[in-house]
Order: sequence, then structure tokens, then C-alpha cells
Amino acid sequence: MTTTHRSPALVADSVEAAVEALRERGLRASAARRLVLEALFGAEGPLSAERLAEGLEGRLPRSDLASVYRNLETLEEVGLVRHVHLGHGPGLYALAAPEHEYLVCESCHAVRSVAKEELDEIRGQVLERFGFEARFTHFPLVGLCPDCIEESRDHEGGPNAHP
Amino acid sequence: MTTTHRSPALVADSVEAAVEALRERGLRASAARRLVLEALFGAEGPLSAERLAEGLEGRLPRSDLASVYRNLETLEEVGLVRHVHLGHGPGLYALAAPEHEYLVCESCHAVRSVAKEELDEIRGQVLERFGFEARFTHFPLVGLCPDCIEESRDHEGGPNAHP
DNA sequence: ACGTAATTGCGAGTCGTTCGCAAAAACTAG
DNA sequence: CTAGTTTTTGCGAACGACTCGCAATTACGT
Repeated sequence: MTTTHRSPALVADSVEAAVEALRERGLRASAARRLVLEALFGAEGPLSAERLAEGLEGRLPRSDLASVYRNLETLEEVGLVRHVHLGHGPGLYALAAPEHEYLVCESCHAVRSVAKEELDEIRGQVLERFGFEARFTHFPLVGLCPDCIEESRDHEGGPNAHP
Repeated sequence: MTTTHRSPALVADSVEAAVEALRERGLRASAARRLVLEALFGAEGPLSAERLAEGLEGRLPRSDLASVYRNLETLEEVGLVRHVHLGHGPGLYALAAPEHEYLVCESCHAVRSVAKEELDEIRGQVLERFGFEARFTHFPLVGLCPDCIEESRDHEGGPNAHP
């Protein structure tokens, strides 16, 4: 997770296609490499390196954690993989996919992922007001989710508010 | 930095006022405690626990890192202190102040802090679209700052774009 | 000044991640 | 297929940012 300059995303649609992309850059298709690729292709959401190394609860052979990290890093350099930091806890990795961004609830840690375009209007506002181009792909937009807003409304002040 | 439920901010305007607030809660005004308070009152921006413990490059006596963390935690529970996670690197602590939020550049790591109200319109948009109440106080809004937008525009494609 | 609970300082431990390095693959050339 | 060259692996150790246990202090109420 070294702060490497973000390379353009490279969306592969199969392990073999990804391996091909690696070969084109003079990288080798080692077993360990294929393994993390397979895991990511079979995954629902983003995964921690730890879980990858552990073989996804037995669904794949386990491998060395340091190697998993190294492979994730090189796959990320190639553009095949991206990672997010959803709050505390380990970084989470996923295949590069048509861009989406994350919203995370600070209170219950619920994660919602939305298509990039859904945030474009907000991005426009931020750009206009601050000159910043907001990106919620690597670090999410953090806040309170609907449920937790409601919950905090319930508790706020409690029975003795404004006595 | 345990995930403690955020207590309401308590803005003190001097070390003594802060100490008073501690006393009211049955907490003691130890030397170590005063020290971090003094450091924070004299600080420009948010500081890491490490820097606090090291005595701010000799401007204050150095103290024990674990105690600094514990004190920051209790001060935060009281509401006198807040911390932010500006990207990778350690959490940064500051006195609770009239609310402001952070924008951080993912590329050059520049930090801009803005008054809460400046983000209210954007917050409104996010709430409307996603039901999330965005908060950029604990985790910042991450993106590209004006300079880095321009820089990326310059390099994009380069001399051989669309050959 | 005394007793007692809050705090400190220290060392050790944890979690997430990175590094060094020799041994083991992978690709390439012959 | 065999060697040679380079990449990659697997292991253990190290690192940064914290957190914890615990005996020794210290702050405060009386």
C-alpha cells in the first residue's frame, strides 16, 4: 500500500485476461499471483489481504501474507486492482471495475457503494465551491447513514430534553 | 483512539478553563494532562501524539507516549479535544473548536480546513440523494486540490496524446 | 498530613504492513 | 529438455501507530 502514483484502471474480465496483461508488462504468472487474482474474481466485495492470505475460509489454498501484499501492490500498479480504506481496520482490495465510490457510516460502519455518476453532481458542487475534485474511491465519504440519523434523533436530548 | 461514542464538543478558551472542566467531572489535573493541554493551546494545527510526547521539538518537556494517548482519549471523551485522520499516517489531535471540516488532497496531501457551514449545501445534497449526513470532521473529504488538478491536466496524454 | 482513587511510566503486546534475504519458481535461449 | 537469468516466494524480523497490564506515583478530599 505504498503511496504509488495511481495508474490508470485496467479492467480485465477473467483471470486469463489479467494474466495476459501481466505478461505484457514482463511480469510473471506465478501460482501465488493467480491465487489472489482468482480470489478477487470470485469475490463479492472488497477483501483484506489477511483474508486473501487465509484462503478465504478454506475456499482457496492459503498463502503467505507478505506475498499477498506484494502481489496486491503490483496488481495495483498494473491497474488491475484498487484498494479502499473504509474507516479503521485493514485496507480492502478489489478488482478494478467500472468506477464506483463508497459511502461509509461512521456510527454503524455500514458501507454503501454507488456508481461514480451518482456523485457527479455533488462533485460538481465541491469543485465549484472549493476547486477540489472529490474522489470517494480510495477514501470514502464518511457520515451517518439513514438508520443512524434516525437513531440519533431518537436519543437526542432523551425524555428530558429542554426541561 | 478507541471507537468511543462522540461526546459533544466543549470549547475551552484557556488551559485553566479546560482544567476546570476536567475537575467538574472528577478528573485530575496532572502535570502530564496539563502538558498536552498546553501544547494543544499553543498549536497551529492538529498534532500527532508522537509529536506531543516528544515535547514539540523541545518547546515543552517530553512525556510518555502511552500517557499522551490516554490523556488525549480522556480529553476527547470530555469533549475538549477532537482528532482527524488525514490520509495515512498517525491521527492528529486538536482542541475542540467551533466546528470545521477538512479537505485533503490525495496527491500532494495539502490540507484545507473550512467552516462547517461552508459545506452545508453539499451536505444537503448528499442527504437528499443518499440519506447520508456527511461529516468531514473525523475523516476528511478527499480529492484533488486545484494545483494537482492543473498538474494532472498538464501531464495528461502528454506530447503524444492521440498519436 | 493521610488515605485512597486516579494517573503515570515502563515494558510488552497487537494489528496492519513492509523489508531483507536465501531458496524456489518462471520464463528464455540454446 | 537443459541451463541460465530474473522474478517471485516464504520466512522471519522490523516497523508505525497504538493499546494494555501493572506496580509506583501523585492529586485531591478530609
